[in-house]
Amino acid sequence: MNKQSLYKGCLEPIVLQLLGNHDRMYGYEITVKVKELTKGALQITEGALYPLLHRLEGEGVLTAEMEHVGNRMRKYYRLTPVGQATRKNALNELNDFIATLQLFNKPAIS
Amino acid sequence: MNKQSLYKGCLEPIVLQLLGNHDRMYGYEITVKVKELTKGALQITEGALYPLLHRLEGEGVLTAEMEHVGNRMRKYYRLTPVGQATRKNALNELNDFIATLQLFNKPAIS
DNA sequence: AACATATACCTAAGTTACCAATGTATTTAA
DNA sequence: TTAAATACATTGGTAACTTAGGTATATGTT
Repeated sequence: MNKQSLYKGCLEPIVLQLLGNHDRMYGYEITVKVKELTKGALQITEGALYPLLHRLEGEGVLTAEMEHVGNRMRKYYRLTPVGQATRKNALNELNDFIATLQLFNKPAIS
Repeated sequence: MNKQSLYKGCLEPIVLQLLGNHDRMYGYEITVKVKELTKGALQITEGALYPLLHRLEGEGVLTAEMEHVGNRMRKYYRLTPVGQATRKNALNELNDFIATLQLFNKPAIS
């Protein structure tokens, strides 16, 4: 597993990107998808994810729909129109961020 | 300027990389170099940098040498042998991190 | 039948790595 | 002469996490 401290601040753009590519997803699904996609390199905790989803919903970036599967509840989230724009912006920032980090990616002299 | 929250946790590997490529540097020089290298995209604050340098020195990753330039003091830092290894490791983590982030770099369906 | 694991939601308390603000002092440019 | 740049440093606050815990259903596993 990668050093987790590097991912601080990246959770929001990652979630937005997933929802930009998946129409709708529920919390637990997101944690599983991220773990699967990154082959375990990134494991997002529920203690980080759920408060984030609630905040984004409160900000009008996401909407939520409850659904029952058997006796168990799922809360599906999807991007609002505002969220679509937020996602695009976040993606640009993420790409700039990656490009900036690449500037320091040198083998070193010695 | 990029969204700063993304860079949380990246300061240490960035500083280690700079010192891996520059033999020795002093604090203020690092702030200027980062700003210059990233064309202003990343501006590290002194409130973040100096405590980090002190910690890395305390951990044996860096050594410091004081020097006078006129009446003004400079504190030069360089990597110790331990620091060289720490840098290499941090670079690997940074590359893994970037590769993982790239997994989410998609244009989105809509 | 009992138990662990997976699925599915959630919150509260603590940690960490930063930012913003401030302080001191010298040097240089307007 | 006064602002900006150079150069060090610390303190207080905060955002985004982690760790730990709680509730409940569903599905293997012995």
